[in-house]
Amino acid sequence: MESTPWEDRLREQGFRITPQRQLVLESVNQLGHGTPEEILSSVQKTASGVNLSTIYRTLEVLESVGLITHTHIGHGAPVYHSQDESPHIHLVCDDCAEVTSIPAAAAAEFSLDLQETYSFNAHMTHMAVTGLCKACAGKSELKSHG
Amino acid sequence: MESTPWEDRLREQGFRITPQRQLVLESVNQLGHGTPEEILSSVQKTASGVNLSTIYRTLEVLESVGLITHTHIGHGAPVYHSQDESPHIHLVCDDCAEVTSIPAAAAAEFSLDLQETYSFNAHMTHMAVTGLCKACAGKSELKSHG
DNA sequence: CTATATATGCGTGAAATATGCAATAGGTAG
DNA sequence: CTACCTATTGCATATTTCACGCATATATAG
Repeated sequence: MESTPWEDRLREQGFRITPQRQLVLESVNQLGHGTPEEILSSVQKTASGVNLSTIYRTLEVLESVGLITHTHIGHGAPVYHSQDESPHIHLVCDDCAEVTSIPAAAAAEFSLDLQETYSFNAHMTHMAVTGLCKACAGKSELKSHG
Repeated sequence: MESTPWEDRLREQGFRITPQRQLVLESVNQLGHGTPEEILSSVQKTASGVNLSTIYRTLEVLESVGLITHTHIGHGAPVYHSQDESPHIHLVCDDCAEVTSIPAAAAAEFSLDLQETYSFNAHMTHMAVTGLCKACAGKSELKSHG
């Protein structure tokens, strides 16, 4: 009987393997991004009894062992995502709230500059950049022309 | 009797000049950065009767007329800052939570790249970059050597 | 100084997250 | 496979952050 890598990851740190943890991790992987509420919904499709508190505690645990990470996007709702995916930066539209992911590599130079100039070791994966998406920038432009 | 620029700014949009608004604006300018709670404390040193609701509403008003802006840094606590200051980017340490401001110009190239490659009009002023500051990066390094 | 609409203070409410505790269930030794 | 020990869960509740309704106070025009 083989253990999966994620199970080992938890065990190494003295955590137990539970269905809740498995489901939460699967949901995060499947959703790509997800807020705690969204993850709850997803988990409850399979196991309706799972409690929101468990989601929060599980997300903490999974993050502490490095299986997932989270980003704060704007106001209130943290977004969790799989560590499997290639690191990415979130572009968040202030207007329509749409979130676009771009490869972390897009900020490689910026990151290097922060390191060299400010001795700051930026975590690009955690970064959310706010602004206006193409569609919404277009809308504002129309207004200002009117 | 001259009006100050901030008073005009409010009046232009049909807002009234009140001691609360003056105090909140002064606090923000003085604090550099401040969460609503911190701003409340600061304001209450002068006027202890001011209510937290007033702080929230006043911050909204001041932001709507462009006298201040806010950034979401990590979890829950938005940070308001003066618009007088030159636009800056916040570097937030994940470990010690220290916030460093750097000129927005540091991200000029990155910003341009986002525009050209992704048609995304980034608001650098709103941007918070998380990572490790020099001191905390040093600490982790020690640990990993130990 | 007066009229009046805007602002404030206060109590209340809602949303998101944390916590204490008893019950449940992994994991391990035998 | 069984029993035991402790991590984990579910539930109820507390906390934190922010929004809202309404009566009162106050800034501003005339």
